Amino acid sequence: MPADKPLKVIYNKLLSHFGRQHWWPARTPFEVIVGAILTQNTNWSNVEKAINNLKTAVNPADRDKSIGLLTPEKLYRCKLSDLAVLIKPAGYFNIKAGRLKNFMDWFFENYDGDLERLFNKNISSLREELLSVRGIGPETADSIVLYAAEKPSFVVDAYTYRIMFRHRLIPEEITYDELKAFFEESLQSDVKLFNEYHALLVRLGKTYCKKTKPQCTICPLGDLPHD
DNA sequence: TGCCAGGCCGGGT
DNA sequence: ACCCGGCATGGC
Repeated sequence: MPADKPLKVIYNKLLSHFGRQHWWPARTPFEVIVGAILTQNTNWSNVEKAINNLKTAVNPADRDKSIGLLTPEKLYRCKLSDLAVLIKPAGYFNIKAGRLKNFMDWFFENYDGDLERLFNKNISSLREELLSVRGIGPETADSIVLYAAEKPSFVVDAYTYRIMFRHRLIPEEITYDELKAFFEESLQSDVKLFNEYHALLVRLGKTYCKKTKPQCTICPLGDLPHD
């Protein structure tokens, strides 16, 4: 019997140490998309405040004055400047308001604001199309594909890179696509697995593998090589 | 208090 | 093809 691959071993350790993470922390696929853009280089607790603002806001441009902007139609009709104020707690609010608008414009122009239509594509063309939107890079695209469309695209982020590098499992100069391929070639292509694995890496990173704290003696992966 | 957080873009080499 | 500055708030 061949031993399990290192990435599978790590997954099992993380899962038994932390338990299931129940990602993505959102109620609807559309909310996942908005959150994915808002959380770029930003603490999730700040994103929650911004999401909450969007949930409880009323769009002045709407005639019905109903509560909440977290539907495609509502967000699409929201002015850029109103959006920027609402998402302020998430940081980079001018940039991110523009990115949300870019996505919404593209989404309505090409898919009439219909998520079913957008997600009714094969995984690679969905990813490519998302990447063509200004403000959606590889991590955001993969997050949308995995957590909103629920297709098996492994999400790489700063924690993934840092954890893998510190355990000497990857070279320092590896690219996003190479690291993504490393995971996808080592694991079964399974939405639930990719979902849980990325969430667990983020959990590990937040807990034990922050940028300034190179030494980690109590990491649950401690028996692996470690700098 | 300064540093960090679930990136990405655009301009300069 | 890289490299780097800019973008910004809230928490520890």
